[in-house]
Amino acid sequence: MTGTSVLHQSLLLAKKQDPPEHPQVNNIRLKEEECLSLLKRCSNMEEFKQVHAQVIKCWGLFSNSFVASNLVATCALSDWGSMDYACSIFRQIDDPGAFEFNTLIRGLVKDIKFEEALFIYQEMVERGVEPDNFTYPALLKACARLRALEEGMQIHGHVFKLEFQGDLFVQNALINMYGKCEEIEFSSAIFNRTDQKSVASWSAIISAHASVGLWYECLMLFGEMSREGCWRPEESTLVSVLSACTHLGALDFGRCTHGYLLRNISELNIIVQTSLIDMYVKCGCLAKGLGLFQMLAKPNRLSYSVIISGLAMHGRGYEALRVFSEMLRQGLEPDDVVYVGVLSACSHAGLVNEGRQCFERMISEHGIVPTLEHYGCMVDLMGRAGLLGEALELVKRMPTEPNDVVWRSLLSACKVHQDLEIGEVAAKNLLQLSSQNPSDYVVLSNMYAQAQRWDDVARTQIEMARKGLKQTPGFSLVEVARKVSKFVTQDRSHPEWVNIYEMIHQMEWQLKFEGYSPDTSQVLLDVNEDEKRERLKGHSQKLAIAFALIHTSQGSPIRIARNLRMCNDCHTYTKLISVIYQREIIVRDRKRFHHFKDGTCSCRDYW
DNA sequence: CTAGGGTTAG
Repeated sequence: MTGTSVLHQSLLLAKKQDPPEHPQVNNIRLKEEECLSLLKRCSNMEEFKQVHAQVIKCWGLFSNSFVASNLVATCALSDWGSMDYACSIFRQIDDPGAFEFNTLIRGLVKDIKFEEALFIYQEMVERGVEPDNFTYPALLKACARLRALEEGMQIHGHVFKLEFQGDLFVQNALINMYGKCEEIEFSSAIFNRTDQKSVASWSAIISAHASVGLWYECLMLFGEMSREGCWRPEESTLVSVLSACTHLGALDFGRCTHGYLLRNISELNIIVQTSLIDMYVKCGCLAKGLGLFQMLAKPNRLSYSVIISGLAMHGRGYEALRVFSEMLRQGLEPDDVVYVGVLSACSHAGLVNEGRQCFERMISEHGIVPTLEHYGCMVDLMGRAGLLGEALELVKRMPTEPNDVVWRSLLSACKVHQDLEIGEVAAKNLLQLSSQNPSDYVVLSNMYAQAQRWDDVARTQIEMARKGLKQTPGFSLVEVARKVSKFVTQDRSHPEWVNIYEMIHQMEWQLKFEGYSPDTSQVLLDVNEDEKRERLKGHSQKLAIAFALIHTSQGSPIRIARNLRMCNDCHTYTKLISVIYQREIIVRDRKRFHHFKDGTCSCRDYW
């Protein structure tokens, strides 16, 4: 049925049925139904409006008849984006009932007009009309998206008063609403009370935990869900699970999830694919992530975002910039998060000029107001490159008050470049922000140690102790045979420590042939050279490598995650080990990855 | 007298 013919018919109808001389109820009824059937056959908004206009012209609006109700319903449920029109018809109904309210609210929610939906709901409450069990989930969805906890709780109150207290769909929507509003206890309480849980209930509770960053609990819940058996997780659940893997660096769990997806779902959607890419990249498998990215049919802004920040983490600055310009060529508009990726790519690869240009371009071309995070990247960029004065200037010029992250990155840059003067400025500001972060004191104290200012070292450490802060010990995690082992410096608590130290001894022999000599300059203890060398040997990363070399097969990569930056000596040492033992060694520190292969590191000694 | 519900990434 084409547009003209529906319109044509409505004109014919109008001609054929002039207002009757003696209108009868049945006659009107008939006309109503005829109008309705015409209106229902319309296939787009234009057509609908024209026919509607004809109907009004001939017979006036049947304002309180079921035609009007159906008009609202048709607009609300079609994909024509015609909610304004539906609202205007709705406003002409004198005494809207439950059906009109319900359809209008659901239409508004479907059209992402959440505020309006909640507004209509208030009107509904005032008139004493009850939403039905189909409308509560829509309202709760609106609250979830708007993070409108107060309204959400009001609706929950109404649901609570219902005799049946809402069905499973309403329960699931409540779990989700509280999750999105970061009220995880309420979410869990409702989840635990729900006896007939559906996949949606599990999805909702898992994503609730994901949205407050309880990643470990996410995986636990997922395990529980699988053990309960009857529910096969669906894509959306697994996206939350993958996100948890990403944040925990749980590569094995992530791989299993990928396998599960491949076995059970024929075509993965863009969200799952993007989550997979992010997981692989942030768990250290850049190549795998890049491979999946290249297979995307139509990458969107988020896909680009994850791959750009992934390349950044791996120190591949130029590639990140290339992908970024590819993204612009595709006509995708970058947002602030994409720019954080771009700027950190420049920072990790030491691309100072490129970074400056991007920062300018972000403001002038894309109209993005730089956030603290962007300034943080810029300070980092300048600082790493040794432009400490310029970095300090930038911090002073910032329109918003610099936070601890900004000062901290300036401080650590000062440590790398041994600039005690600016370092002290950064430290002073950092400590003024009443930092509870022990590592701030440690960095400062180490800087004093480097400058042989032992009095200041002592002073800083006393200050730290006075505040009851303890130095966070550095550790390295390594996964062997699906089990993660943790090593701290000089660790002798591992059941195999004797073997491990024997291995260290052998490694040192080989290293000496390659011309390795220990770099003790960063052992910041007031002890003699021999003692320093002894200390270096027992750094946690070396223990982890030794352990992995003993227990993994020739040629398989070694993955290590550590909580602190690695020292220069560990860096040189690991490069040599990678060539001597022909192993790829991937180390993740707090911020980025180092790929050691054939005697070089992906960071090109810039980190 | 009608229509029809939850969840997914950087």
